[in-house]
This record gives sequence, C-alpha cells and structure tokens, in this order.
Amino acid sequence: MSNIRDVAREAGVSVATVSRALSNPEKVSQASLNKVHSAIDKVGYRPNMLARSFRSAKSYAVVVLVPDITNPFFSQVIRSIEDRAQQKGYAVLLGDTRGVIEREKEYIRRVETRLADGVIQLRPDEPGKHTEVPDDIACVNACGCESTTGPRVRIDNRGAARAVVDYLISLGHRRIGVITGLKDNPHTVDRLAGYKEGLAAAGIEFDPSLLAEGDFTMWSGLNSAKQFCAMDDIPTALLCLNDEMAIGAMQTLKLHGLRVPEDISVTGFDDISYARYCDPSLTTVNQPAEEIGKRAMDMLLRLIEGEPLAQEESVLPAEFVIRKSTAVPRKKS
Amino acid sequence: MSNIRDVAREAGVSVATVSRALSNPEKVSQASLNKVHSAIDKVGYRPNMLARSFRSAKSYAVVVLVPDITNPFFSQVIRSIEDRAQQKGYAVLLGDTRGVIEREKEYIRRVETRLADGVIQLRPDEPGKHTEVPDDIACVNACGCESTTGPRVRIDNRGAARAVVDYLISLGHRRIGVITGLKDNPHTVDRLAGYKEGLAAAGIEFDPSLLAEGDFTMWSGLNSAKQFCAMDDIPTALLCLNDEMAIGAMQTLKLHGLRVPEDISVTGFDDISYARYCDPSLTTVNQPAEEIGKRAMDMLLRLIEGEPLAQEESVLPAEFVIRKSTAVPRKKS
DNA sequence: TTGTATGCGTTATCAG
DNA sequence: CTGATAACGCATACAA
Repeated sequence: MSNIRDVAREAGVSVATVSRALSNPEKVSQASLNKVHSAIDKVGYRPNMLARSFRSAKSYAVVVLVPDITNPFFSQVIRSIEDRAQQKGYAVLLGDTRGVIEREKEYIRRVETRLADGVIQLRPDEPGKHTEVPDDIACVNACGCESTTGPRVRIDNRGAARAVVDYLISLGHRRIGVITGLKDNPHTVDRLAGYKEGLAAAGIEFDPSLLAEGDFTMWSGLNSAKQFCAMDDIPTALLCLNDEMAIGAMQTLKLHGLRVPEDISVTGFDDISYARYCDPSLTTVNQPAEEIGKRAMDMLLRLIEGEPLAQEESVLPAEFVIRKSTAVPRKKS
Repeated sequence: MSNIRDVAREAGVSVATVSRALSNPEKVSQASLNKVHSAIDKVGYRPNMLARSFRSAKSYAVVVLVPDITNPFFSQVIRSIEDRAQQKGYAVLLGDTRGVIEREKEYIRRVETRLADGVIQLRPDEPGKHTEVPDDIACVNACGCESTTGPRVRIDNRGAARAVVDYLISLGHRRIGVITGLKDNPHTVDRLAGYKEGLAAAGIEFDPSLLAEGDFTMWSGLNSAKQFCAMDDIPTALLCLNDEMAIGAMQTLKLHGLRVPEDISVTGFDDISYARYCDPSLTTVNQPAEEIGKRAMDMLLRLIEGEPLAQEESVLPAEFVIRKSTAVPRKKS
C-alpha cells in the first residue's frame, strides 16, 4: 500500500504538491501535474479516503433508514436516493430497521460518531415511537405525512385517497369498505381522512364497521378481507390503503367467489410494479418514488453543506391510475 | 465536539486509559473505568469512528453490489446481509449498479481507497462483462452459478430447474415452453441445462422453437409469452426462469383466453413473496434468500479477517414449491 | 494498571 | 507555484 509520500518521492516533489495535484489541480503547474500522475501510475497509488475523510471531518456518506427494504415502494425510493448520492460523491449506508427502535438508534449513532453525515428517514414518524433524532444532525423525512415535522418530502396522502373515493362514488358506490394500516400510522391517518372527506362530500354517513385494520402486508390484506366477506351486506368497493393489502385482499375475495371488479371493486395505493400485473390490474395511486428520493437526497445535501433550504416541506403530486379492478357496482339482486 | 483528550482531562486520567476503557475494558481498573464513564457522560463524548477507522486501517463497512435493488429476491438477500453485518459491527454500503459496469467499478474503487473492507456481488458474472475485481480485495459472490469462480454461495440452479421439469413431465406434459433470461446470463445457462436434462431423461426431444428469450422482468415475460400464444400447437406448460416473467406471462396467457392451469401450466423460479399471491398462486422454486445472505456475509468476514475459508463454495438447497399454477395437461381437443 | 510519546495519511497554513 | 510542517483523534509500543 503506497501512500502520498511514496508518490512525492517518486515524482520528486513534495507531498503538498501531490495533494494539491489531486484536489486542486488548477493550483499546480502542468509540469508537476505530469510528474505526479506518472508517479501515481508507477507506484499504483490509491488515495486513502479514510484519511481524507478523517482529516476533513466528513464521511461523505448518508444513512437511509427504512423499516423494510423488501417493500417495493421503499426500494424504489432508495434506488433513487442511491443514484443521486452516487452522482454527488456520497455513499449510502443501508439501515434496515425492521421497525425496531433499537436498530434505528444504532444507525443514528453512526452519524453521531461521524461515520455518516446525515440521515434520510423512510417512514412516517409515529407519535409513540418517535425516534429522538438530535437536532444537531442533518435529517430529512422522505415518506412523511401531515403530522411529520422537520425537513420532509411527501405526497398529499389525504388528497390522493380522496380522489380515489370520489372516483368510486362517481361510479355509483356508496358502501365502501377500507383496509387500513395500523391505526396510529400516519399514512393510515392521512388516507383515512381523505376517505372520510370524500364520504362527507357525497353525503354518505361514515360507518365504522366498514373499517378493517391491517398492517400494510399482503398477508394482512388477505386476512382483513375476510371480515367483509362474512357480511350480509358486502361492500361494493374496497379501498385498500396500499397495493400489497389490495393484492392480498383480492385473493380472499376471489376465494369467496366474488369477482373483481364485477362483484366488488378494489383499489390500492403506491402503484408498485406488481399493481400492473395482478389480475385484474389494480386501480391505484402512483407515488413518484423516483422524484421523492431525488428531492430528499438534495434536501439532505443542502442541510449537510449548511446551505439554506428553499422550503422545509416538498409536497409532490401523485397520479391516480385507473386500471381494471374498479367498475360500476353490481345491481342489488 | 469533544474528543478523547477532553474526556481524559475531565476524568483525571490519560488519553491512553480512556482509549483502553472503550476498546479493551478488561485492561483497565474498575476505578478508572468508572471515572472515564462518568466523564464521558459529563462532556457528552462520542468517539470519532472515522479517526478510529483511519488509525486501525479498517472501515468496518462492506459494499453490496446489486444490479437492481428493486428486485424482490435481491432485496431479501440484502436485508439478510445487512442484518448479519449489523450484528458483526459492519455497515452496508449499497451499490445499485443498474448493470452498468462503470458504476460497478466506482464501487470497487471504494474498497481500493479503504472506504470499504470488502464486496459482496449479487449477480452471476457474465463471461463478457466480467468485472475486474483485483484479487487483493475481499469479494464473495452471492448468487453465483456453476461458472462462477472465487468464494461463492449459490443454489443448484440446474438441479432445481430439473426438478420442476421432472414434475411437469410426471403430470403428463411433453411440450414444455421456456421463457429464459438473456441468453448469456449464467442463470439462464444453468437453469436451461436443467430443462434439457429433464427432457432427455424422459426421452423428449429438445425443440429450440419452444424457447423465448426474456430478461427476467415482468414486462419481458408478458412479451415473450405472446410467441407461444401465436403457435398452432400451444405448449401445455410454460417454464419461466424466474417469477417475474411467470407473472408477466400469465397476464398474456389469460388475455389470449387461456386458463392457468387448466389450459396451460406455468412455473416460476425464486419464490418471491408475490408468487403466493398471484392468481393462480405460482408453482416455483424457493431460494433460501435469508441463508444466502447470511452465509455470504460470514464468508466475506472470514476473508476480511484473514481467516481460512472452510470451503470456497457453499451450495444451498432450494425447495420446490407446488401451488396452483400447474396441473395435468388438457386432453387434446 | 497507567502514562508518555509516536505515527497513521491527508489537508491546510504559512513562508518562500 | 512550491515546500516544510502542524494539526486531525485515536490506538499502541514502550516505559514506568
């Protein structure tokens, strides 16, 4: 392992010149530049970035905290973050927390100990289990909700859910079931608010018995849907608060002999890639994962560099995508 | 930002003692230990890991190279790697290469410049675009094939594909179409070899016209399946070399009025979580993603620590999972 | 068990 | 434009 001194000796210049040749080439004469570069090739020098980071007290790394990297929506956002980070010369430390607060803290600690320069949070912070992110560390939230504080980029969950409900109502549905995420989850809160808004606007009374609680997994969708199948008066439409639960729910519905969308319409949320390929393809809300990741990374970079933020909150548009899982309700038999 | 010297002063001991108290507590008296710890609390000290890494010439980070983090099988493996890494005190640098060799090199460079201690490759190395991983850097391949060299953990792709074909043949299928990945992809090569083996064992002649080339995406599965629908004599079974393509293919088949599995059986490979939730649920091969990630990380750790490897190759068992997408062939009409 | 002193590889300051 | 040298924060060899 050769170091900067070896290069200096080989090139017949000082270490300072070598260092400058690499970081500020414009401050070095062409002659020295040439000598340095051929010396580098000759001794096979690779700068020790660890030393550089240490010296400059910056790690050029950010940690991305995600509850579950396996979730396709999250992985899309992360891919986008990684892309942007790479462009800007930053590394991405993957922090799959599995929802465990302890793991989250371990990663926060990594930035306290200078191993990373900042954090991107990929989950809505829930009231109870709010992580104590010290305010002296750069942090932006990338899937926030209306209740999220601090720098954040998000979509209008309430408005998007409202759009779905409005559409279902326009088709003629009036009895619309909902499969939610965990009750306290801010995504559940915001999207459910949109559902209620839509109902109210159409003069439909909110019926709590049409709510089933899931946890955003396919299995929970499958399970929660049973509750509706057991009803005497099955809803004509099912609003699922994410795509996974919609996919799981459809399996249960079909198993009970219900056809989608002829007997019951189903909608999702997120527009993961499978939404287009299920049977029937899923009517859902497209979250701009790519743009969310990019913006979050850019925001974090400004925070790290100490530049002022143009805005603390960035709300991106979400597109309502109509596919084959929704139709007009069946006539009462 | 307080440093080790501040702590030493506060505790009334030397910096060496503080350092030891943190890294080798057993070499320090209980009295000093107490003094040090209360001093740490008092000044709010956080060790500078960047300095520690620099000094010990180890970054305690590994980079994971993956073609596409969005692929659910890969993300499962990565989650497992991250889990193991975290346990061992290592960080995971995410390197989503998108198949671009240039990006891969950038990440390899990160370990050359000491920003990471080793690499886990999550793709089969293709003959042509083989990355030049210098042999002095620790590297293990986590989704290798028979042609993969170096430390690796993989499943028996050929044997697993063979098991699927044997099963289809046992059901009575003799005309079995295949949707492959790109021709040169080692996964394609190995799995296709298994297909041919199965055919040969049953005395069925290999028919090249039953091969359609995809690229492991759902879209390519959807597209490639058209080729079979256009045939006069449609195959009674379709072996897809991964789940995504199977899911895409099923959409096309249904669109053409073919029922799965009554008119045509379909199989996948990988057993991603959606395989269980498509309609019909997919008969496939379960890859032990969790175990693959764990083993790969353990292997890499040994390499990094300079310990000898028990074995250079670890071949894990893959389970054949029979679901609802396969059945006996329909009688000729 | 503890303290002193040195060096890890780089960048930055300051003279030349 | 270039060179000598002092940090950066920590770990460790060596001496006590």
